[in-house]
Amino acid sequence: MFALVDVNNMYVSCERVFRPALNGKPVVVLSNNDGACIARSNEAKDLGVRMAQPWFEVRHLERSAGLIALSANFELYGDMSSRMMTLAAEYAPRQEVYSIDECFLDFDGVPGDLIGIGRDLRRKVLQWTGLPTSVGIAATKTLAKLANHVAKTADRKPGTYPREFAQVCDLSRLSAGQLEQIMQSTEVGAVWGVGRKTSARLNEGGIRNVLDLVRADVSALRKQFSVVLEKTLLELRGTGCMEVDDAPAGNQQIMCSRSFGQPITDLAVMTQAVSDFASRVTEKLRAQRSVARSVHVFFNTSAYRKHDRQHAPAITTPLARPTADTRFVIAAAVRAVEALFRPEFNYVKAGVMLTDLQPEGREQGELDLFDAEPEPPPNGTDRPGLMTAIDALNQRFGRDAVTLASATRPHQRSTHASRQERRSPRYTTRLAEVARAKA
DNA sequence: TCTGGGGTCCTAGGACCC
DNA sequence: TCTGGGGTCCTAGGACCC
Repeated sequence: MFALVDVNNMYVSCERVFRPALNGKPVVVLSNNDGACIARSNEAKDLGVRMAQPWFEVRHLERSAGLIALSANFELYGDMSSRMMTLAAEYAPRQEVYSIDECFLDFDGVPGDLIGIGRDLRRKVLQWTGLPTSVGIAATKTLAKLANHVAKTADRKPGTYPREFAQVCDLSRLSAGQLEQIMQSTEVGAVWGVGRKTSARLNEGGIRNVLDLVRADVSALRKQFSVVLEKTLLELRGTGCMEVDDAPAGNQQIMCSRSFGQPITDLAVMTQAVSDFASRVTEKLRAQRSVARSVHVFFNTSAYRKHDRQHAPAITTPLARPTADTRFVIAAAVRAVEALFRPEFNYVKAGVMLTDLQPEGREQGELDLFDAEPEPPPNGTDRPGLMTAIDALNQRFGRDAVTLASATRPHQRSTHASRQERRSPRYTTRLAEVARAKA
């Protein structure tokens, strides 16, 4: 038996913990460049704000409806997430942290009343962190996802599902008839793994709700779609095809990319921006104790700027040997920029991706005859100790406490910085920004 | 004026092998 | 005129997730 625990409107809920005045108000959290809405309170959803909707399209609601917009504060959300995950983990032998705001629990071998456990978990997370969650329980992960959807929707929109399913919903305790009733009143697009394209195609074939899907022919579906949808169908029928993965391997690729506050047409500025991204992404690489063998650099113009000529170059550069040394990654990234950059275009976004990752510590065995090829190392060799020291200092004294001389000084970053005009304090991770209590 | 930033998995097709 | 068949590996692109 599985549970899916999911924070309601995660980013908005994190903000509300520290600013209770936001409760009951329409609130959105904006993406990195203050460009689009990436989280919405229920009240904002009721105003019609869509997921990923551009901010300028809904900005008028600030005046007309009291909509409040905040810049994303990922440092805060990440910290709140780990608190929530720690609490949730106590309730089951195995936990899979699936995203920043949700985790699967595997109740295998846990006796007793799972609804009671779910309610207790919910109460504790709310009391200890201030975050409201929904809990879905069922025999497979896909069904647990569905149960979570029911728990959330029953709470938010009375009348869609029976009120008793709100907040914590256990599909395994329902009769076949009750389950069919729920499946029938749920659109197929709400199923985990069925996205926009697939639901459109399913609808064309007459499959509109979850019950239609459950009753469809497996082999026909597999032929017309894929093994992915076949697995989804089996899971909806109660046949488990997925396990809880409580020790996921590190990522297979790591990326850092951003939109710019203003388009970049200057090689030096682009070089600075890409160097910064290279530095950040290599930090992430070290944090998961991996090394990379290739660096992928890309940048692009904006398809929304219809009068601009479009350009989206990208190049993957193999590194002479697997490394997590920022200096080598920056060197490769800078050469890529110099090879690709064309000043006649308005670039609005760039990124650096590290690929062909492997666990650190096996690098030596990878050398071969041709690796003598000179990767231009600023000081000759990898200096893992140097990088570890930099990471430790930044961890302790704050990001950018120590950077390479080639990196942008924080005061220069405005040349390519994202807009972030509405960010809240990082209450839980920066001593200078903790909440103040008024006398 | 202004349109997110990450990730995963699967499939199809080409290069290459014997 | 007729131009193998089976396998692997790699890459690009698409669909999905949050």
